[in-house]
Amino acid sequence: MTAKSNASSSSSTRRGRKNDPESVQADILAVATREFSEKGLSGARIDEIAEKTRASKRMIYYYFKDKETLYLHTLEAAYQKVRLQEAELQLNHLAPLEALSRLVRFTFCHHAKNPDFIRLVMIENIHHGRYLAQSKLIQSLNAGVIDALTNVYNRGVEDGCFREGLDPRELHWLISALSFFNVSNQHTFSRIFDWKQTAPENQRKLEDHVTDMVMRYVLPGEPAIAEP
Amino acid sequence: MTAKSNASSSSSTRRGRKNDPESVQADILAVATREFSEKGLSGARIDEIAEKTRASKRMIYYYFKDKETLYLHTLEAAYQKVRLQEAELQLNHLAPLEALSRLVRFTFCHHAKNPDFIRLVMIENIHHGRYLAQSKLIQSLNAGVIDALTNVYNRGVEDGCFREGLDPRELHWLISALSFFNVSNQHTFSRIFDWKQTAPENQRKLEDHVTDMVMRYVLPGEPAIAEP
DNA sequence: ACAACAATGTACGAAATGGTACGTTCAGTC
DNA sequence: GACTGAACGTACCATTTCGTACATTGTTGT
Repeated sequence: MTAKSNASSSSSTRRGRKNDPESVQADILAVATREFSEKGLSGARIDEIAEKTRASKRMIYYYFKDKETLYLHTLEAAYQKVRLQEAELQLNHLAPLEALSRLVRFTFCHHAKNPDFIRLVMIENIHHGRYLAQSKLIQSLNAGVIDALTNVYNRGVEDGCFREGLDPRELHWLISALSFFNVSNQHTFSRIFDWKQTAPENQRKLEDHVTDMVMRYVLPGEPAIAEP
Repeated sequence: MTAKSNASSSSSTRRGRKNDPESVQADILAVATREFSEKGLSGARIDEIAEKTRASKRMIYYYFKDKETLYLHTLEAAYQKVRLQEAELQLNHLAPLEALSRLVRFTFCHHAKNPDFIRLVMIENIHHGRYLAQSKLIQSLNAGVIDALTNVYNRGVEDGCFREGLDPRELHWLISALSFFNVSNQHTFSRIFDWKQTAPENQRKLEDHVTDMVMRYVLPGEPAIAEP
């Protein structure tokens, strides 16, 4: 928002210069991401962010108006990074079964490797998604995810390897839920049930189970609902 | 911890009295629950809790030593309330299939009806489960949950209606994940995918899908994992 | 009735914290 | 080389916020 950047000179040209606004902004954003994801919007301290930055507190307010605006920028940057990685997945040339299982495994692993992102989303939910709602950027970034999944699912239904009648959005919901919870609740779950959930072997097991669960869900077969 | 209660007189006896420590404590705890679950540990303000209470700020520090201690007490109270409700579920006299689906539906609905609890657990996870780890009470409360599920699962395996080789803890993990995510991420998910997730009809659908998904997972049949 | 202790109200202190005023340096332009 | 606006540093202000000191009232045992 307030971030003004002279597009005339790239960061590589900046070598040897004293002023390097772009890298200062990037630095602030990186530190802010760690701080906000670790302590939340109200828990993070601008002074502490400033200390851990090459820049000074003055610069934070110079480039990012507010504490809240800074937080919004970190949220946007985090989503952007995720969607960039997702875009690298080429599912179209894979058979539906394999494409889906690959998508599930990718999502599971990606979330596991990016706890900062997960925590920011948790924090944003604590704030009722108030800041996300202000961001046109994030809204636009996420359309593609459902499209890709819809494509895979429709191909699978045509092939007869997936059952009909599922909503791709709900399918995405299921995949997200399992992958997200694995990171978001690891602390309470591990402690309560005395289970080293983050141990590599258990993570592998969970990844298999989650993939298995999603596959079992989309495979053809009778529903097994026992009415309440 | 600092909560001193004269067990000599019950709250019903307190009618007409000016001093009513037990109800004051309960009131503080109720307000604190709302505040902490809404704004988190660092976001909640002791002054604001005090204002919304019948009591004064002085009383908060009198009965609950700290802000952190107060938070821990609300967390404990929240878990206690949940486990009490869970204990009312009598699954032993039901057939395994029905018992499991009932447990899933109960968990899903319970979480949906108690967002305060979910948010407190989210917040606690943001704090790496640091406070939960201090509480002997919460640790002891949660043993029973797995026991009940283990019982149902083992009966199902004997009957042949469940497949073998599943870990009840992991099964509980799956049920929790889906039910928890439904509440914890409703804001970001709804906004990003423009989907009224909390609408009653969609909640009914999700409840069915979640139940269906769990049942499909435990039902006998070949695994469907496509190796990565 | 009267200690003794529990329960509560009021006002205040000290530190933390978000944000800004003001001044200085850097870098491109004429 | 002077000028201009962007980039940056330092010191500071105003408020918020946790926590406490001190005084007061209620309650119970003897």
